[in-house]
Order: sequence, then structure tokens, then C-alpha cells
Amino acid sequence: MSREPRREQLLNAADRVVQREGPSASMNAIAAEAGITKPILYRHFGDRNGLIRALTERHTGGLLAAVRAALAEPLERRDRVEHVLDTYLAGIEARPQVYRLLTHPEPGDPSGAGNALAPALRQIAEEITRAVQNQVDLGADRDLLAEAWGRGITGMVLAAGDWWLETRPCSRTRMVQALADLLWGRLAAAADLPTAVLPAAPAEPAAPDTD
Amino acid sequence: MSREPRREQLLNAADRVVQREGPSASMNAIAAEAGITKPILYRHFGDRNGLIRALTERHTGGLLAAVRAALAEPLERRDRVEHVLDTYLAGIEARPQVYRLLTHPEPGDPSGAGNALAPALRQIAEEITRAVQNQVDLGADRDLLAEAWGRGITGMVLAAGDWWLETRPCSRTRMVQALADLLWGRLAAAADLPTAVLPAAPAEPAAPDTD
DNA sequence: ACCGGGGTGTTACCTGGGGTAACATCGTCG
DNA sequence: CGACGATGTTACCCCAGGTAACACCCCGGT
Repeated sequence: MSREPRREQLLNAADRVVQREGPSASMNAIAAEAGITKPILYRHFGDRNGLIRALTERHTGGLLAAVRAALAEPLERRDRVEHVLDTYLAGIEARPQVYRLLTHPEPGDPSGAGNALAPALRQIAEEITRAVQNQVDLGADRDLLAEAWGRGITGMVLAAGDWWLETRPCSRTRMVQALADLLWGRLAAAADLPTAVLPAAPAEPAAPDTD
Repeated sequence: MSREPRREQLLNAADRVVQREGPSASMNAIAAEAGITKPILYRHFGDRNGLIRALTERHTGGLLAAVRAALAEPLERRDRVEHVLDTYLAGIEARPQVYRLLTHPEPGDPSGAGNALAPALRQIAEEITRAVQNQVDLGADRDLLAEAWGRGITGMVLAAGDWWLETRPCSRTRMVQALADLLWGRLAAAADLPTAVLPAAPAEPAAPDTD
């Protein structure tokens, strides 16, 4: 038979293991879960990265499509942005395993710049960039701003969403509001607090652990 | 003699190797560079993570201190934010090796949520949170907003800075402007572009709000 | 009926990295 | 001197990624 069906079965097994043990699951474990041995996995996926990549693509497709759709909703801009934020947070909330794969940069990557965002997130960043380019009038700077903002917003949501998932400090809608407010310049618009400036020395205000 | 001097020498060697081979350099390689063998490294640093952590702390101290200082500059808020952004970008620009360590989440981490930001970046996020809490009047939501924004801004700068370092699409000051503009709500304030709806949409809404 | 190819699967092995045990040495301080 | 705390070593363990060589099974072509 064509290799595709088997591949799917193997991915199912890999999926189970990864959801149980995290993205660092060993090839042996995955093979065992599939009831077979390693060489078969390597025949199908080349190497570990290939397997993880296939798994990631399979999982992130839904989230990416959802974000893309949210970016195209015919809403007021603020509502659309909130919708996108909510879509992303809902996605990572519903399936944390997906989230783990999503943010897993490059399994055993060589290093260097360019991998602060995992591939799946890079795709989301590109969607945002495209949406900004298509929807917002930014004058001559549009390309630069759209790209920088696409990456920046993606990173912002990644880091904030990660923190939210971990500590659950508030409801999802409230988190969406907080992030949308940030994007809407609330940081810039808010008033100064009166004093609260550093005393005089470069000393510590409260608890600056010097790691 | 106290262990400290030797430790420093070992860190120097590790530093050389990491800068040459990236953060995935092996303990053997580091030991060889130091002219010794593995067990000594383990005596000093416990395990690989300990070594990398020590290396990271050594390198990121400067950047963290610089960012902290920038956050406390007595400037208009916009200028202060630009100053912080510029400080960060200048830091990663000047020493990309530092940057690599900075963003290296947890060497061989177990996975899960909470490590989207590497430890060093988490410290930066905390600094931002503190600064926002101390300097900006955000009403009742201050704690939530400050924390969410601290993480969010850090992630934004991480992702955008990563892209900037990699592709160098513009000068540093221009990049700073782009990010500050984003934080200042320029995305929200800009006008809509006229049409630019998705071409592949199944059906076009008769009177889409604002697309 | 035979054979070959593409699929399935296996056992056994290599490489190399993290990490440890056991042992040997040197210098200093009581 | 002896003990301690540092230096260092060789040799080993465990396990993960990855590969070689071999075996089976089915199906379609000649």
C-alpha cells in the first residue's frame, strides 16, 4: 500500500507519546508506542526533526487557519485584533500539547539568530504582516512596519500567552483586553505616577536579586 | 586557592568554545579547550545546565543592568521607551553570542509552558513590569497589566530584534522607532486601506464594515 | 511458476554526549 | 607529619540518535 496510511498511523503513535511525555520523547519510545522499532520511523521521516516537523505541521494547521480567518474577519479593527488574540489564546488553551510543539524552536537546532520564533509562529507572523499590509494605511513605511510589527506582535503574544497559560492570572477575555490595550497605546496614554523615581543611587528599590 | 579563579578560567574557555560552536558545544569540547577533562567541569558547575547558566549570567549581567538603567532614565516616557529599546538592540547587536545565550531557553529543557522566555529575558520582563508599576498610572488593573505587558513587551522585542539582527532591514534607530510606534498605538490610529479583501473568500459581504 | 520491487518488519551495531566512580597528585595549614 | 581541599586523570555507564544488514510478504509482470 501507499506509504501515506502507515505514516499517519505512526504519527498517531508519536502524537500519543509526545502528549504524554512532551516533545523530548525518544524515538525508541515512539517506536514502542507504535509497536515497531526505530528504523521504520527513520524510513518514514528521515530523522527526528522530520518526525517532529510532521507532527507540528499536522497540529498547527488548525491554529494557523483559525488565526488567518480571524485576521480576515469583517470587524472594526479593535474587534478584529481582539478576535485574533482570543483565537490564539483559545487555541493554546485548548491543546497545550500543540502549544508545546508550537513554541519548540528547532529540535536540537544549531543556534544563531533567526529562531527566536518557531516555524509555526513564523507563519503566524507572516499572516499578521500580510494582514497589516493589506488592511492598514501606514504610508511609505508600510513594508518595514508591517514586517517588524508582525514579528513583534507574534513574539508579544507568544511570551504573554506563555505566561498566561502558566500562571492563569485572569480570564482569557481579560487577557485579550490587556494585550489589545497595549497595542492600542494605553501604555503611552496613561498618566505618570507622581514620585516613585529611584532615590539617588543605582541601588536597589525593593528586591533586585543580583543573579 | 579559592575555587573562584579556576572557575573563571573555565568559564573563559567555555566562552571561547560557545562563541565558536554555538550553545550546543559539548562538554568534551569545552574541557578540551580548557586543557582539562570533563569531571573537572562537573565539579565546578554540577551539570551542563549549570555551566551554561553561569556563562549566561556572566554575559547578560551587563545587558540587564543597561536595560534597568535605561528604564530609570529621567526622560519623557516616549524617549525613555526608545532608550530602552535602543539599549536592548544595541546590546544584541554588539555581541550576538550573548544574544544566542540570551534566547537559548533552557538547555535540554523538559518542555511545557513557562519557558518561552529564557531566564535572562524573564529578568528583563520583570524589570519592565516593575518599571511600569512604578511609573505609570494604570488604575485598578495595574498589577495585571504591568505583568502581562512586561512579558508581552519582552517577547515583542525578542522576536522583532531577532528578525532585525538576522535580516538587518533598517538602521537601529529606525527599528526603535518602528517598535515604539507599535507600542504607541500607531497600529490602532492608522487609517484603513480601502479594499484589499481576500480574493479567495467564498462570498463577499455586501457592506463590510471597514476592510 | 518465477522473479523483482516496494512495502513491512527485525536484530545488532556504531557514534557521541551527559554524567560518575575511583584513583592519583600537589600545596598548604594545623 | 597528616589531613584537607583543591587539582587532575582514566575508565566506565547509560541512553539517544542513527544506520547496516538481513528477512518477510504481497503483488504485478514475463
